[in-house]
Amino acid sequence: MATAASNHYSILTSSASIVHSEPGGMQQATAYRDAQSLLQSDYPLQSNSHTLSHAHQWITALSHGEGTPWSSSPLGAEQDIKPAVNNLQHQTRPPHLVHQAHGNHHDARAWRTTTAAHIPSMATTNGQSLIYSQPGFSHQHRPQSHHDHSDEDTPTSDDLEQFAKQFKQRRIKLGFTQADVGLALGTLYGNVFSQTTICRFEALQLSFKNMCKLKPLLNKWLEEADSTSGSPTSLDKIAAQGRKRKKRTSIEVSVKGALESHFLKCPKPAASEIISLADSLHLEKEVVRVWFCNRRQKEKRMTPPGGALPGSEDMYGDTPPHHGVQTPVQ
DNA sequence: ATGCATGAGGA
DNA sequence: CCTCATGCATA
Repeated sequence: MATAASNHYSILTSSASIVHSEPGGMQQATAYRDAQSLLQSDYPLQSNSHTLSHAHQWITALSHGEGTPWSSSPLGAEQDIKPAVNNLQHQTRPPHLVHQAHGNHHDARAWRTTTAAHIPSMATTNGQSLIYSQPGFSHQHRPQSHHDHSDEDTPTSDDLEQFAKQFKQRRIKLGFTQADVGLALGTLYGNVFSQTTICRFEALQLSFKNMCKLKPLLNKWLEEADSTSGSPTSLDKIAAQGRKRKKRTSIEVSVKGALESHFLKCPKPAASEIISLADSLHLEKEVVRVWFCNRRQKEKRMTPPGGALPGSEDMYGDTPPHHGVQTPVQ
């Protein structure tokens, strides 16, 4: 079953070129190649390759058809929860833990790109990098800088920033999508990464440590891709597994606002508090708990989401023109 | 590009 | 339960 997928990959790597152009950084141009979209009745609303003239992540092959434990229809009717979750993540983890589903899903379909409402952006203390002045992130890691080796030691935030920028440009020049890179890393070093991760790397939306870990890999890929540009590379990738996960819960804007408020007061609420909060917001406890976890993580990223949000704290004739934020949202 | 989710590993 | 690295599914 993974055969078809393999073939796709071979093709895509070479054909994924052209599509993108770098207008200054719009957004990744996704090259599509489809991978048998409908193999079963999943993907109720999408997969129709609607009018999107461009931009639709390919669907990672879904192997064997089987009941869908979580979703069915995105608009309300979905109550066929099957505990048939026997998966296996395409990683090196033993699938010794099958999460139990609690067929939830409260309606809620009022999403909007309510990208946070405000961030306590503390701007840059040094006017240097855009790192949040967070207690765990600064230019803390500035290890021994004895000899002058280009890489080797931990890079600085600036190094990462520049590398990411360069990386993206070269990647695009070479005609690769973020997903291509992620896949390539897998074939080259055994570590597959998703489009998401590559994207976040380029946007510096990973933790400092994570960035450092990925940099060498991406750097190596760059060299490879560069030297190999033109010749076929052996691509073999274990097709992705078809893990069915819980349908993403859409939290209403108003609710998000409430959560934000609570977060500001208490970023790490106790279990009991989460429960009551969840109750008052009509959400599941788990959803709320996860929301807080994700929120905290976001706080630790290298770059604040969106750069400068309209309505934040500066930009309305109150903040003096000082800033070191380089690429808002490219 | 991002929001919500999963899971390994750590107290 | 949390943190952290990651990613599916979406916007």
